[in-house]
Amino acid sequence: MSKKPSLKDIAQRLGVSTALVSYVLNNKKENRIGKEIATRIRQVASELNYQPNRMAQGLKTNRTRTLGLIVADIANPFSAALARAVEDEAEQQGYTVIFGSSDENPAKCSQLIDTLLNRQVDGLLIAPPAGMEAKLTALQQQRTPFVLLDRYYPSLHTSYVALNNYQAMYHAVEHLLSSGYHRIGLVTFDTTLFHMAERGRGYLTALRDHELPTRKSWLKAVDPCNAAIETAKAIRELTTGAHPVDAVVFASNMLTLAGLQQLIRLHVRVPDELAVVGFDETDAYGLFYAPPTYIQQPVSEMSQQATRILLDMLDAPDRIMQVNLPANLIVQVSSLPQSAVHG
Amino acid sequence: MSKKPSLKDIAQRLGVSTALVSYVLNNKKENRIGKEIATRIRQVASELNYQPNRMAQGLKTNRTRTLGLIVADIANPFSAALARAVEDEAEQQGYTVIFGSSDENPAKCSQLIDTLLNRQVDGLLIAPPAGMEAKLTALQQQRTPFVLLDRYYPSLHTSYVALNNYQAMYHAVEHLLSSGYHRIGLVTFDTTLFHMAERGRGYLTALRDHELPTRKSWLKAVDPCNAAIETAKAIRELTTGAHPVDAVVFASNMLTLAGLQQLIRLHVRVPDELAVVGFDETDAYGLFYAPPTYIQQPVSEMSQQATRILLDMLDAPDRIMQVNLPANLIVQVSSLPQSAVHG
DNA sequence: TGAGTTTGTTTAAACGATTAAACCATTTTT
DNA sequence: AAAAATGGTTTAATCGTTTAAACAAACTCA
Repeated sequence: MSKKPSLKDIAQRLGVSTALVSYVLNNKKENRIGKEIATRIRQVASELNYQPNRMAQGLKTNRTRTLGLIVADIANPFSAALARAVEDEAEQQGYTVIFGSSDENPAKCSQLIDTLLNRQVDGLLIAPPAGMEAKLTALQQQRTPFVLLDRYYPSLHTSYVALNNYQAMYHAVEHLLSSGYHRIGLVTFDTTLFHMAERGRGYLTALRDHELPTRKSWLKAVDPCNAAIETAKAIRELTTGAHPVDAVVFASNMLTLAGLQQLIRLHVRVPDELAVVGFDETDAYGLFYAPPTYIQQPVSEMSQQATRILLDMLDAPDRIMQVNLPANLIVQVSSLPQSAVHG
Repeated sequence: MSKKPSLKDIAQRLGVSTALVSYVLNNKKENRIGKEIATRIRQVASELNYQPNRMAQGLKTNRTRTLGLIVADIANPFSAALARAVEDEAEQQGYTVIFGSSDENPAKCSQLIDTLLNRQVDGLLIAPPAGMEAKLTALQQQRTPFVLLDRYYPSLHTSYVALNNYQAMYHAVEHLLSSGYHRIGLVTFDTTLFHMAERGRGYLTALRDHELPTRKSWLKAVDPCNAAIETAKAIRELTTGAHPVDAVVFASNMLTLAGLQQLIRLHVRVPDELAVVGFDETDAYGLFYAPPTYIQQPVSEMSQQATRILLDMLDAPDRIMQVNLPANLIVQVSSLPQSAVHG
């Protein structure tokens, strides 16, 4: 009916000043405030179901207890999982989250950052698209606390929490090698983003370390805007032609999904004709006839750590922290040892 | 480096009052303001990259241009898709979204509502869990604009946008019947939520309208907290025993996923031994060997309409609107006519 | 010419909180 | 008995914005 009660309402009802009410409800100057009036104030506050206006609070204190989160696309299960974990950790610390999807578009991302900052978020968690270096540097100069999540720029000295992508991919390739597959393809995105480059580097280095040839035609970088179609094409090329592969690794969940679908369409038997390693965890994998081996990111831990680091940075924006977490390789039947398959 | 520029900074630089700056930047009193000073103000504003402090604005105007969104779990692809569509529509209208996951827990949901309101959101979009009637009624009494999304309470006269769940399910069952399946099971959630009840009603009514018997043992209501395990059990029971079914419909995406996985585990051939109709759209379906027929919700349209209605309600909180959207049945091979399968 | 209108700008209060400083009684210390 | 410390509360400024009202100067018109 009536509007929300304010400090003033409580104060008036008791004939005291708003200052006193504020002190009581914030437990400040505890030792100096009358015990009796304090309990009466608290009582009226709960009677009226008083809830402080965070905007007003934020205006005065410059702390809104709100975090901004920018992911590539909240509808992508990986992004959604990140968001969920951020939400939980933030809530536990009394923070709320505002989010936005960048659609891998640096202009949209910059604009999103500004929007969130106008809303006076205390800090930002960002999974940045390519080409955000300048904006992030600017942020850093104005001492806005932020932590990069999942992706980061090696050229920038910023806080981040990400996977050790190089090691994750290296490990996956080694697993395939030790399972007897030697002609290994990689389907990745055509992007300058460092985390993808690292996955590529892990792939190439693993092959070289085992003194195996690396073929250009085995490394497919597909256009992120056209992932489904180009992945399908990549799979066709990898499995046919003069030098077909006997195994393929995918560098993201979208690519894995698109790739597996194409394998179904082409009736390529996994792992008999082609071994497969996917990226990220999704419910979808459970519906594939040969449950795929995949590189599992510690999503919750990533978000949790990033959120914690951000909260630390609110008090010390210059304390930058960089974390690379190890991946987990979940081995299933899509990469059974060749001996087992053909033996 | 320095803090963000305020109206005051612009005013000082030009030796005018903040009021004048405010009028210019908000295009108020246009006819009365000097053309020259106006352009100088605008120039300085863009030089300093002035961005209004939305908190302060909100404090004064009681409009933060921020919406609150509560879904069951942002990590669920259906919720994520809703969120994404809300985000896009809100952004287009100059609004930002704060979100939270209720985990189907009414206490958490109520608490979330309060948190969002303290953040002075202008209105709420809520996909409510069971047992929120009282809280929603209270919201309505304090004239807080909100729109229910995906779910609603028939007993409450509130705005909502949801699927026509009854019709969606009725249609799906009719499709199975016309494909020659007559012993149809339903796997749904054990909940009092109206939208689920409607799906159940659609199932039963369709069978009755075709003068087919309805067996209690063919209607499995699984515990949402234990969906994977209970769904597996339900499938086992439906496919074996004295009266096995020849088709099964799932009432949600989670149930469909769990159900299909179990069918793989049990080596039940779809559609040869069992026809299947799923609920909602997910990438996962593409990995199932027999792409499932499914009930497709118009997710984007739902979110879009709900957001628009909410924005309308900001100006007229009493204008309540109720929308039931039709579902789409996407027919694929999991429900091929029996004649085709066995013929 | 002087009253009334128009034009351009400022004043000042308000939104809902926080918080240093001031204030006035008591009580304690010297 | 005067000075100092303590206890309990209020005053008032402030955060960044909005906006009704006041104001001053210039213009209009009989």
